[in-house]
Amino acid sequence: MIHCPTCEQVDSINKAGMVRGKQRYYCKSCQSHFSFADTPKPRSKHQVTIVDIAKELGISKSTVSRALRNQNDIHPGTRKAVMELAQQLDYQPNLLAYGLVKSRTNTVGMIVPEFHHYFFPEVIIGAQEVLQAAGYNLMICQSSESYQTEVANVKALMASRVDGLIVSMTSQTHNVDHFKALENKGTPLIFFNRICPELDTHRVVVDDYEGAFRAVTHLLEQGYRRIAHIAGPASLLISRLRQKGYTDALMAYGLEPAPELVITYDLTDEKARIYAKHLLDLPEPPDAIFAVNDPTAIQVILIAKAKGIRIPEDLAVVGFSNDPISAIIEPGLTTVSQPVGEIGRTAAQLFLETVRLGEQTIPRTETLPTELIIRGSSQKK
Amino acid sequence: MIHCPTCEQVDSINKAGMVRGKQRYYCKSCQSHFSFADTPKPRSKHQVTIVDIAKELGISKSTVSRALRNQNDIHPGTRKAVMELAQQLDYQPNLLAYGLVKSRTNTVGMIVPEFHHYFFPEVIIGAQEVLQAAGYNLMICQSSESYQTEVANVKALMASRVDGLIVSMTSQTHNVDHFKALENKGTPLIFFNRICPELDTHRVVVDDYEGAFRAVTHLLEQGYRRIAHIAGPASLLISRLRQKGYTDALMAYGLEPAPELVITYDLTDEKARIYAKHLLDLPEPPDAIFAVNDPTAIQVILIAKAKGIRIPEDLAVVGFSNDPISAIIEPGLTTVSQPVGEIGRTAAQLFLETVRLGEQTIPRTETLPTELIIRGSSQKK
DNA sequence: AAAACTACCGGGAACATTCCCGGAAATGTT
DNA sequence: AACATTTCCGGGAATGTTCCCGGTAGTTTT
Repeated sequence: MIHCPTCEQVDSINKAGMVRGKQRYYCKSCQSHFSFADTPKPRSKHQVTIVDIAKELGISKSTVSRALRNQNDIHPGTRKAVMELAQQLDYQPNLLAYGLVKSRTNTVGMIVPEFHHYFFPEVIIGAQEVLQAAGYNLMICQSSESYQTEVANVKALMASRVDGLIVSMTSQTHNVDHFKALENKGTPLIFFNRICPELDTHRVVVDDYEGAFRAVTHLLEQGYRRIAHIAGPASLLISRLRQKGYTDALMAYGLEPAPELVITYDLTDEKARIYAKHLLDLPEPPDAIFAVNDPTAIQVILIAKAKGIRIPEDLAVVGFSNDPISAIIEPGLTTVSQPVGEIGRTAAQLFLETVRLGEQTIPRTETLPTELIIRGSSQKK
Repeated sequence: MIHCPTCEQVDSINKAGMVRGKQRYYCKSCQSHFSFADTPKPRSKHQVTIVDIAKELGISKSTVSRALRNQNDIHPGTRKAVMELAQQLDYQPNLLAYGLVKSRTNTVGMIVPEFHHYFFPEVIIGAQEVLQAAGYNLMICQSSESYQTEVANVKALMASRVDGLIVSMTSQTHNVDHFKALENKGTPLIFFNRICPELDTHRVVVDDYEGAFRAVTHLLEQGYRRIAHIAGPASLLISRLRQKGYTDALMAYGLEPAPELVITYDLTDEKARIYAKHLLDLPEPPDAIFAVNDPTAIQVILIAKAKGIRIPEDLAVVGFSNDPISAIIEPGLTTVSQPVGEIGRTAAQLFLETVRLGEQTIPRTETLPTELIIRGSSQKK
């Protein structure tokens, strides 16, 4: 009943176990195992490939490949025919196959901690602008301020074999092994905003210290003396730099920063409100607050207004970044503006440069200027 | 002087032209061409692969592949050894190769018209949330309201062989051939917000008509009668629906909408300001403006305030979307809130459903509810 | 007319995986 | 002891490209 597929024997066939849900047989005369093939799976719709075109035209896939891309070694007529058929069949090159052979995907990965506020989306826009012009795609991940997610993002991006990474770190990131690993692989890595001091990579930052210094100096010039600072987490260099700018500006004015007026927090809106309340409820409340960024400053203004505190008469507020809301809120928020789109563009350019120069690239730090934008929230007139 | 590499002949060797910058030779005795190979390119650092692990362990790549992924047909000891070595060598699977053989990349593409305002980033966050949980990556493109870019985005995403597309169309998109082409390829396609009525796909929308109707009815109830509408471009269904809600609300109140009070525009901030000014400078200016979205409404408020027009006494303003700025601006902006994150999550779920059901999916439209948030900008008290 | 050159084209390896299927050995069953 | 089953492993095709290199035919030069 059971035929051996090779020797056509019917006797001397033994069962040889169930394997992966199928019966296997053993033919003693052939001394070999066999089983019966599954029905060949239906092979669903498949994207048109280079060989489809080649077959249709009766030429080789090499020729089609050349026609589609190259200008050498191809007869104009052949190219025309290929191009037309490709158009007609709506051929889309398979970037997976391409990337596999070229070890290059023409996409760069970007990891940002959050997406809710103005800053990061705008940086992305800037980066995409120059990357797209250079023929690169962008793959964006959101780490949500979670170290775990950041590590997973890096893994996922590397699995997709992106050509480079543009990153602004999580405030939770203390271990940077996942970034260090990239060096060995030769993957370009650019940090911006929240850079990694331990790693010798390209960086794009603004003069956080300067900006903070000028902002606080401005408050002092306006006559404010009891100036508080709501700082970001100490894990972030930008927090530390802005805080140092704050401290030094006070000292330059001969003032000693009061420890109870400096609060570091995790940049969530919720905590911002809590600490703003705390500061304003102090027995001896501050007459000005310099916030690490605009979202924080905005929360301060809202809390103060809810409490009936007059801005800027009783309290001045200064932020950092020039979020569009700062111009809309009343009073307008004095803030240190940073060239957000330019940060993204610069990061992208550094990436392109690294690709161009390869091994010879020397990591450098691009520092972009800030500008103090003075609005109502700090101007006693 | 020149040896034939096969017959070792020295005579009877002719030159045979320069080809691709290299001298070619012809050996008469072998009757064959030959040239001398380039120095094998240096083969730069390469990511560790499955075969590296296999060689190191003296087993086959099949076994390593099984160990890394599968639980069947693998000896626990072998798996352990493979896992450990993979860890040690920092092996990252190559998603390109994986995708190539599996015809699946576990990434979905997302195309949004812009990134500047609150709406789209927040939708992306929602989508990413559920997609990530399901093991998918997200590739985000920004069409910048340009039809050309949108087409290019679709091409790029398809070239990367994304498993599906979640898109909100450009206001410039009239020809939808680039989306139609996806049907044949069996790529799941989900529209949200700015959907494509001509295409029979999954869709996620909110009850734009209802929302607009309620908003305008609210204005009427507050006693406003000369209500203008700054609408979005007629190419977008949401514009048309919101405008219809506006019109019908007026009619339901027995009012005839005045043509000079309805303006459609391209959703740029600049134009918003121009048209806001225009409306307010009318000989018989409106006493209320219903704007197609919050960014537009915000511009109206800013212009009105600059002109010294009192809100809501002289002018009421209502927006759409409940952008965070609406709660911050003064007076607070009355607006139709939509569940932004939920839109993204729903779109992602529809995608997952399509993947699960395959051919059997029946396209459907998920309509999410809106809610009228009444703030100071429309409340004569 | 032989030699050299040019213009095109095709074969096939390589890229890093997965997956099918058969082989071999160990264990279990009549 | 013969048969049956289970467990684990390896070979090799397939995926869709690019790229190297040699082949052929026709043209130009000597």
